[in-house]
Amino acid sequence: MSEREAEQKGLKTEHSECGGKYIDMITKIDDNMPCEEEFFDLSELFKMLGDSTRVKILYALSQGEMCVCDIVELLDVTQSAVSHQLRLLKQARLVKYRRSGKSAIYSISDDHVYTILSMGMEHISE
Amino acid sequence: MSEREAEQKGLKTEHSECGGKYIDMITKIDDNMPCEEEFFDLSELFKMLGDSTRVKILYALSQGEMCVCDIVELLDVTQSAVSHQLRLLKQARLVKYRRSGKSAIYSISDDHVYTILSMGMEHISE
DNA sequence: TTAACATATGAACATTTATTCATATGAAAG
DNA sequence: CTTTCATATGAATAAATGTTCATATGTTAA
Repeated sequence: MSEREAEQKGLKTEHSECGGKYIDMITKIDDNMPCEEEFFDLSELFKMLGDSTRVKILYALSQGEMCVCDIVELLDVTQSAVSHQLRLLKQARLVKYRRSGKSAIYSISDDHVYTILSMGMEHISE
Repeated sequence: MSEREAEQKGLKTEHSECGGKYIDMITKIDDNMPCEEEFFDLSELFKMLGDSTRVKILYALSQGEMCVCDIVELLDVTQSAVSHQLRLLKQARLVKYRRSGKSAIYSISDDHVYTILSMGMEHISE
């Protein structure tokens, strides 16, 4: 019986045979794999940094808190676009804000964000 | 002449007046802003980490080099999907590979990737 | 050289995403 | 209370993205 026939009958072994050398390692890694949710959260985090408008906003805020119109002026992006992106960043808890009179003052919500940004910048400058 | 009229005649000042307090800071930040290209590259980098399939692949590889079929087995993702994503990761120079017989062995291309991943995981576990 | 394995790739499709435009909300000043 | 400023938001649109399916390429063994 050929492989193809076996497959059609549902008898084919579940994975390839090439693993051999690594099979123990794979099993071990599998046991320690973070769960689906952790990977989801992790990718959501990076997704927030994966847009140049948002990364610019975060960079700007990493220099100090500022209001929306400052960001707009600094980045040459529409007020609406900035506001939409700030909402996403806020939802992701990467920035926080407070009101001050007519203005909304935004700031980075914790130091990790800055660290990750820096790592990224270090990486690309090579 | 009202603001609206001024705007219609193209005479409106270019930015809002709220800055006052921050205007010096903004000017200073503006002078030191990374250029457009840096932000682009930075966001491209994070974009690569901003997908759970890719993040899983990178996590797996951070444990050691492995071939495509190992990744497929470990992650429960289609071989095709893994291959497509590996191509993107390769293009972004986040992974490298070598051939060994029928297999293609992939590995993380440099330590920064692992560091950034770790920072991310640290951030989300709070 | 044929068959099987391991990986890669193109096209199609559905989904997500970012921006724009128009407008709404909210706060302060006149 | 009406106007102006600062910000937020909904709907629409266009673009980017990830997966699937089918198939191609390349490698080894029979």
